[in-house]
Amino acid sequence: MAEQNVPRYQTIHEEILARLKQGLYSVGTRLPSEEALAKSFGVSRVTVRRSLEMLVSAGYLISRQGSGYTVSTLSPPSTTCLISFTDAILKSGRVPGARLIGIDRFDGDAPATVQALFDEPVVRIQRLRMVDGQPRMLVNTWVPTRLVPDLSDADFPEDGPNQSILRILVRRFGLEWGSACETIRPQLASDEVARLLGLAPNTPILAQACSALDDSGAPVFYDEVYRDSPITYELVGASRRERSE
Amino acid sequence: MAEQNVPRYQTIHEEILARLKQGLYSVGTRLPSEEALAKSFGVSRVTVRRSLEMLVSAGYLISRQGSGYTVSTLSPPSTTCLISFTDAILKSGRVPGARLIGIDRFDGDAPATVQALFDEPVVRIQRLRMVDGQPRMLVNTWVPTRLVPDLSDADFPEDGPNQSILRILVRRFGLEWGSACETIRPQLASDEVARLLGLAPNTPILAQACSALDDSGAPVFYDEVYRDSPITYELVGASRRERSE
DNA sequence: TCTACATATTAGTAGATACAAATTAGTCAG
DNA sequence: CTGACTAATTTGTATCTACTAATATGTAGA
Repeated sequence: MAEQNVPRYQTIHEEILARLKQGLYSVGTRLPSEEALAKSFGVSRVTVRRSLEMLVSAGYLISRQGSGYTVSTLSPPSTTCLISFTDAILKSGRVPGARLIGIDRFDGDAPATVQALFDEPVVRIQRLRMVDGQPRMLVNTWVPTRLVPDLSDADFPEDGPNQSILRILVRRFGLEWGSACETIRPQLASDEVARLLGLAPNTPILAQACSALDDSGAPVFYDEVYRDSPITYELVGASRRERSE
Repeated sequence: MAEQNVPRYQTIHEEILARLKQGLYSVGTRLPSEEALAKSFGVSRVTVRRSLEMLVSAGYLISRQGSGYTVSTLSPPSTTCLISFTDAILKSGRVPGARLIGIDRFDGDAPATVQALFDEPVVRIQRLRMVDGQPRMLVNTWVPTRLVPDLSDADFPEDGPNQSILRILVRRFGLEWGSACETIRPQLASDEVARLLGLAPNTPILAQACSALDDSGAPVFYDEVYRDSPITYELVGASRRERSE
């Protein structure tokens, strides 16, 4: 059976996005008109329009009245701060890597902040993210053992497109989170962090902490990142936010 | 004349938002149904629905099929990082303040990074942002002199709701920006910054730099923030982004 | 009183339609 | 060939309609 009740605007949205990523409509060119797309998909203009609006608000397309939809970019700026390290590095044309340092299980003996958040057995995945072979940041990810029953070293490839731990947790274990809270603190590199990142002791670094919760408010994962390099965000101003405030 | 061509869904959106802020519909309660709202506004259900969708995607409302729209919060998490310091502090129930240190004009003799960005005479507004009377961060804002012809000390109140420099620049001088790029770096407090913020020399701090551009790509302002305190973001995950990817 | 069922309410999806507004393309005069 | 006007194209706004799906409510039976 597996009857899926996915709305049509959703499938059409995904189809157009897939075409964009495939390069069927290249950057700067115009898409077929709403009318033509609606006809080709066999739906009304309203429905295809909804799909296009999603792509506009996601930043892929730009619509101009009387003119049409033009492809803006294939990698729109992320509006969240949970942007994937892998994506960001790939986008900048460099080679991302990940060295797994270790997977450790804790049962009540995790650091206080982590223990207070989860209050159940947790796994710590400790990885060193690399750029062009150089260590760039230390990432500690904490997840309840319950959610990742048979986690192993094999789940964390050292290279390739599937290094993102968020992607791994989502795809492999079906983890889902509804909201998250991220903080960025300044601090001095500890001896261990300095050694792993190849820095002088007491170098000022950024410590990012991110705790993600599911829709019921239960914690799903906790992420610590220690890095020497700056964090960069691209933001969009009034033009893009027009419809949301 | 001043004939305004504002779409109805926009005015209705604003009206409902105003009602929310006024407390007409309080948090946790249900709004009138789409049908009822449509009737009261004298528009179709589709139109009022569009307004409600905007409020849902902005985080004010939560919709449940068969149930209705409930008021989620009056201060939804910002999706951009350009959140106003004033707003954030007010939201946490503390009292924000701002001490103007000085307004200085530069004509070709600004620091290299600033000069490279603007390549024209600029003004530096140097302010100390306070929380409950304690200095919390040092903010240097650089704007082309051309855009703020008659800037003076009087434009920067020490307290009250209009401290936000972004708001001042927008309201008073009509500044607009289309996109921005923000970076966060770790560094050690210089003697001057340490003195102004009341920190020990060489304390690790965060240095935020934000450059904002208008739609044509010309720089509008450049902002430097030095702070000891962490930066916090609230993020929303898949549930909210459902319609944008 | 409590449960199970039927009914009403309410949002979600989708279509057809009409007109407005902006842009583009085409045409014609000079 | 150029410029001005016209027509066609294309998106933006808005209405009415119909049906589906989830939720809430009310009612009858145990």
